[in-house]
Amino acid sequence: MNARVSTRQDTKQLLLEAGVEVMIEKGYTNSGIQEVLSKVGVPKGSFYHYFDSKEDFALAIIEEFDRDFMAFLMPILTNSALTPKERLRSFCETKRECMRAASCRKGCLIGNLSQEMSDQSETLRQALSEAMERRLNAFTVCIEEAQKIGEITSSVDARLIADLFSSCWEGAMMRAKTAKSLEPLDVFIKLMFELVLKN
Amino acid sequence: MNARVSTRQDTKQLLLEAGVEVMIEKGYTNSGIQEVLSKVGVPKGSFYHYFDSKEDFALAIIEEFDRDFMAFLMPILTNSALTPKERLRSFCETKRECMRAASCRKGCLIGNLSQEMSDQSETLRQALSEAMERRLNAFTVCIEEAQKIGEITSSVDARLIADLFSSCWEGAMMRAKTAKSLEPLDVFIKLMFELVLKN
DNA sequence: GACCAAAATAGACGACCGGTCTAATGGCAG
DNA sequence: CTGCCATTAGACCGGTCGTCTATTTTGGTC
Repeated sequence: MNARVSTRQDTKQLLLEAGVEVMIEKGYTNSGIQEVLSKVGVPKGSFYHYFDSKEDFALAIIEEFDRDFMAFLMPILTNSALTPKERLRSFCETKRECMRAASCRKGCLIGNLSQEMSDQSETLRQALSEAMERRLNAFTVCIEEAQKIGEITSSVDARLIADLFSSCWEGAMMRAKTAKSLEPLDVFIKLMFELVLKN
Repeated sequence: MNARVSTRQDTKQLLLEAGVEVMIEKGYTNSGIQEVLSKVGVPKGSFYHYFDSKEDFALAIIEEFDRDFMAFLMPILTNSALTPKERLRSFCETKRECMRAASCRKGCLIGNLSQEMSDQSETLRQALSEAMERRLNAFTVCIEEAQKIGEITSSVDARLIADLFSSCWEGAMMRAKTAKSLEPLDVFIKLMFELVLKN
């Protein structure tokens, strides 16, 4: 029987999922292991059986979140029913809807932890940087395709446009969270497509 | 003699300045009152004479930082030796130089605390939101002037352009911090002026 | 100059919490 | 039954915030 084994993996997975929830709301420092453990009914002692430290836990959480995010992003950016530019818009509007549903709270785990932890933990900084890089690459490919069919100007390298797009996106999320308003996101979507993502 | 009075004000001011230093590096939760006190050699008992709580202290720190930032920003944005658009570029490049000098650490206190505290403290959230609003207004005025003389397109409302500019700026700062590279800032400056702030 | 109320300083203290670690438990295989 | 390992349990340490009382300094008044 491997019921035990599967239980163990479930426990670890449960901790990760609860960890994502807690950390996206409270950040790293303000999140307590205890709170995560209470959420899933696992005693404190068990935690360090699955993870070496809080930092190690956060690392796993970042990877978990990144995996989920890419699994959400890629189908949208490769949806052949839409043109490349429409895919980008689809991504923006889907995420905007998420933000609305969350009342402009939480935002993006990667962005949140970046601001808080980049100067505190080199390990986490690298993981966060890599996650951002992966997103940037995905956007770059999509923008390249858009350039090929003339949907977006080819006067600027696709990677640079993707870079600007990423910066703006993260910044707009942050401002939406702070202002508790969707306006920064809406302005971003409107102007980004009107002034930048055009031919 | 009012040496005492001036000493008192100095003490409070000293605490604020040290507080800005600590919080911009470590964020809110990870900053300790004790660390700030040690920095300026003030005993703990005094702290709670000047501030009601850590949150109250943070509020004063935000106001202090915002005051300093506006005092830095306004002369640049009203420098009549430059055209409005050149002023915006001057701001970007001055700040880019700050970031380089700081090895891409710290970033912007307002942005840092926004990500960390918007969902944790309504009081701080409002203060941060107001600080952002002040910046937005300053940029809006400058962009309006640029539109008047045809340096920037008038096809889009100045406030919206300022909004996008703010989002991008904050996002680029965040990404620079995470990537420990000036590239996001450089890309932002290049493309923002090439694709958005043009006539 | 002497005095006093108020302001400011000093730092010990309590209560609490997070992260770590060691010891005990329990289930399962051989 | 026995040994082993995953898991559980909670004690422990260090550090935090915020309070508290005692002491010193100040500014104004007589």
